[in-house]
Amino acid sequence: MYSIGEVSRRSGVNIETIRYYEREGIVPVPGRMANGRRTYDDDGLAALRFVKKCRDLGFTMHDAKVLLSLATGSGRNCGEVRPIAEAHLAIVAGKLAELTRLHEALARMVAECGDPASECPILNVLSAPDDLFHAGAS
Amino acid sequence: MYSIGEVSRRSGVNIETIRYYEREGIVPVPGRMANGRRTYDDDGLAALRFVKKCRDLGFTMHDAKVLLSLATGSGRNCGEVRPIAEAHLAIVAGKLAELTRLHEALARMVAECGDPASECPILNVLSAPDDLFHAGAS
DNA sequence: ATACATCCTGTAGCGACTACAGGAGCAAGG
DNA sequence: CCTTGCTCCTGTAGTCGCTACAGGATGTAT
Repeated sequence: MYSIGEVSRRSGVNIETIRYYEREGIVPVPGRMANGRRTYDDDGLAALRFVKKCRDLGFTMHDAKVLLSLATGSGRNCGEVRPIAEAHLAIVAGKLAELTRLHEALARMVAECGDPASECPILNVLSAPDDLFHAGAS
Repeated sequence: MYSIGEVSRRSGVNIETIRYYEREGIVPVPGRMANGRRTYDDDGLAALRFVKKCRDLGFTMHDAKVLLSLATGSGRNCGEVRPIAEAHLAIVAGKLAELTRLHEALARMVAECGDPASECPILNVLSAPDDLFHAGAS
């Protein structure tokens, strides 16, 4: 049996966040000691670690909740897991593409901005009326 | 002179967001017509387009505010702009690296999750006690 | 006895919006 | 004249996923 501080250390989840997860019904409600303090067993700790991994992978809290219930349930098969993971992968792939474009655009702008005395090309791009990502300034 | 709806259409910034930017002091306060409605000139429109570009590039609202003031000011040189852009580029590069790792991990997991009847490898990875990104399940 | 760590509840704040509620003004059509 | 519908106004509350208190109770060590 662990205290909240103990599971926080062991799971890497902040104490306040653990209580927040409990309030939101993401992880099961732990037991209480005589003095009112929360007490966690190995399952409680495992649930927190599970949710942490989900969040590290970018799943929403809602997804984490569903995935945890699937993991805790009897089936543990891909049927319901895969669509959730695929949908999330699609979102991540989209964000990755967007961020890549953004990184390129920014890097190009910073590269052009050299002389600290002359009129800044970054401000010029930002002030220009045309599309950010297809404005080929050379 | 444009109405708020007009500048919203022309800048691509949501009406509610325009009012929010005004409240937060990101864009200059527009004039008002006799009936109390906001009225924007070309400079007001340009400011909104500028802020929109900043946001599209991932700059914070605070950065956008500073950059706008630098663009509107007399200098327009790289001296103050470059450090802001460089710092932001570094953040974006970091996020890009993180998201790339995440995408790889997710893609690997989804690829392994094939058979909809057998025990799901995704749940197994999430339930495992070891590191997410270095657990080479093959 | 005193200091300090840990825990408790409850509430408010972050960034960057977004979504109402509840109302006013104005034009066009019947 | 009246209704319908559009745009606009202010003000407040909700979103997501935490994080940071305030203000207090309890536990442990010296």
